[in-house]
Amino acid sequence: MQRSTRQQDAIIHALQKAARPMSPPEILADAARDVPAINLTTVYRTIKRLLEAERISPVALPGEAPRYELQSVAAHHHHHFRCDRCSTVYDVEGCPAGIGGLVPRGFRLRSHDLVLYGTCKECSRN
Amino acid sequence: MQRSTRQQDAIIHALQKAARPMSPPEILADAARDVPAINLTTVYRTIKRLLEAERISPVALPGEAPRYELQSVAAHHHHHFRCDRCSTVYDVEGCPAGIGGLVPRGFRLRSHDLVLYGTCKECSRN
DNA sequence: CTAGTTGCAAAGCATTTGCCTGTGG
DNA sequence: CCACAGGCAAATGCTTTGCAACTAG
Repeated sequence: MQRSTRQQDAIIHALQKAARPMSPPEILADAARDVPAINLTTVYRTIKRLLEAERISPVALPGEAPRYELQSVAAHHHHHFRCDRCSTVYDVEGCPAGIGGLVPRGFRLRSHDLVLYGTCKECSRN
Repeated sequence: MQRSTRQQDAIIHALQKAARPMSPPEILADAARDVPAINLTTVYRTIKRLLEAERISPVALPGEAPRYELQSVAAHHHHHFRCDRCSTVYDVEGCPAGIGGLVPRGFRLRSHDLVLYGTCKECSRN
């Protein structure tokens, strides 16, 4: 991450606009509106560089390809909602209570991931 | 799932012995002790058939390849605790309260996945 | 200039499919 | 018997890598 290029800017911009975790193909589609010639390979390589520079974080959902979000978003503890219909992943604020109570005796809890599934606002309308 | 074959029996037996979610390569390694000639393709195809017959269930953890466990284990709603040190995945009973309260207005909740991370009893000792 | 970046094509990997042989019932 | 199951090789889909051309600083 040493130079600033149009492709990199377009990728970062896509993540800023979306404000939700995006997959490489999603990033490509959005960035292509700024830089039509951009390539999927470039998206993957740029993601890798941004991860090393800790400017983005991976968002892994069970059974799905990794998505990515800006470090500024990832820094705040939050969870995710995945729409069954459109597969879009939304950020969700807050935590349920009583997670500590689930931990078996003798185990030590460090962190947790919660993923909600259902239909999003858009898809619920149709 | 119409016939009983040595390969299928070996695969089911491997899952019974392990009593924890296994990946296809893990299943292959174990089943190969009963049926040395068994092939990875057969493992994948048998998994597919067992899934359709609802005799096993997929266990997907964020960022990890899918694993499978017997339906008898998967039947009741539970979550998972993954040890940071030994990577073992434990079943956890119960659910935290107030999950519904996290859902944004207009969204409809269908289900959820919770994964706890930390150190298990064994690893906490050392 | 010149080293970091990009684009294209090819390589890797895990998983799936095609096709033909083997076998359970 | 013969349709389902298995084995091998090839195909697939997503991600990474090799390499020559491009470009930011």
